[in-house]
Amino acid sequence: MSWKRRAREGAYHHGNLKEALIQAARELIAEKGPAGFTFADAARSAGVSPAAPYRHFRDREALLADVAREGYARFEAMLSTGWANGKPDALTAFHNVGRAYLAFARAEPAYYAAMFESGLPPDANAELRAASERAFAVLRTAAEQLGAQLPAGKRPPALMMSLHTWSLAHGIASLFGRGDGGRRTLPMTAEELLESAMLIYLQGLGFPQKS
Amino acid sequence: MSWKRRAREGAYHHGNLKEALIQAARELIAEKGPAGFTFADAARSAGVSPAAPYRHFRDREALLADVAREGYARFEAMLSTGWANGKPDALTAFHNVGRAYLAFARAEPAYYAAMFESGLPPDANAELRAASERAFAVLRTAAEQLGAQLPAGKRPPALMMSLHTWSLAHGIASLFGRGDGGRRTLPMTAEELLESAMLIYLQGLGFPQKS
DNA sequence: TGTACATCAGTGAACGCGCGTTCACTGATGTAC
DNA sequence: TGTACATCAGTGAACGCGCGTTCACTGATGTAC
Repeated sequence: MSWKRRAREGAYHHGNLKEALIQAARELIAEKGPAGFTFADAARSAGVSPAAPYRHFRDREALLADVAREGYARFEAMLSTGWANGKPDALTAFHNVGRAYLAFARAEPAYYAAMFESGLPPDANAELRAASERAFAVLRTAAEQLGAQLPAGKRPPALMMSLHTWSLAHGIASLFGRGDGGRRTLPMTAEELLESAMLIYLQGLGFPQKS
Repeated sequence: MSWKRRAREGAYHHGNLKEALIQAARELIAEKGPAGFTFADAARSAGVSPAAPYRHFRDREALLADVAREGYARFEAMLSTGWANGKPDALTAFHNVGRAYLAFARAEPAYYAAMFESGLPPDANAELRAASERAFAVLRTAAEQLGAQLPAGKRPPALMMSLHTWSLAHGIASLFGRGDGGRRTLPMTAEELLESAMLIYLQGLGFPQKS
């Protein structure tokens, strides 16, 4: 029994248990929400004894923090791809960042929940905070470069502009755009809602509307 | 012992245990988050045996749903007060609705969490959904009356405008404006952030800026 | 290249704990007459 | 007004369960010589 399982699964030493536990936690969060997974659950999913996770994580919260940290890294990558260095033009790219934001929340509800809705303190550890700030920096850079297109006197503070955009996208994602079906319904898509809000907001800042 | 305690607390029959359990749950949520309270906890806080809550709630989720329902009712009242029937003028009153939104999230983080961050399905029961819709209706009415001040051709759909505002306020509240200290810090207040975003948004819609 | 040893990663059994839930019960309240 | 009875709301003991955590252990891997 036991040796057979081990032979099948490869080894007494798992090899990459830490990452396997993070992925197990992510899947459990996707199924049952961030409150609905336990340390023992994650061990079970990874096919390992309930004591094994203690070799890699101090406790449940430390594991959750690593899930969130990985989520921020992927989030950053997704926003960066959306921004695409401001191509083809800053205005289009800025809208693409918004779309990427919603796409992430929809495609990765478990990461999103770990990042924003798990009750985890945002500065649970330095790495988590840093990962979160790197993701936000993408949005901020985008706002900076888009803002630079306005004449100097009418240029909004990039920090403010990026916080507005982040809040709006987060609000829409968490109210209407979740991928796990647990949210309110709408007479339009979350993407349309964000797009229209951003158009109005950018017009308010003085950007000319696309034809 | 036992008779003494009963004498002190008044009676074998609690009188209003249902409401007492809802308040106990609210306090526990405030302390430990929506995931961190149990059915047994609530009973203990209310000074009653662990079996007692079953007389009033099917399970933990039913209790949570009632907390959220009561939260929506208070939320509605707070938004209504902010709107104040559009006094002194629709634009000012609309901004006041935004302020009321943030004030609620700050003053009642436990209700807010039960309503929006507890993982409770928004249509867990008909009463919950109705309470939520009544609260949203305040925002929608406000958007309608404010929109009516624009010339007919430039009038935005009130539903869209209220969804934009709701999303923005919710995003700011849940990222920066929570009363329980578990949120990100900012170089400005949540209120200033919302105010500035709304000003830009409304300008984008064609409203004249206040002097 | 081989051997001895240290270190590392996971085991499995055990524990105490609190939770959710059920149950027959009992004290308090309301009502019919 | 008083009495009998039905109903209601809460009791308290009990249960099975799974969780978090500890512990001495053991199998696998890496390294010094």
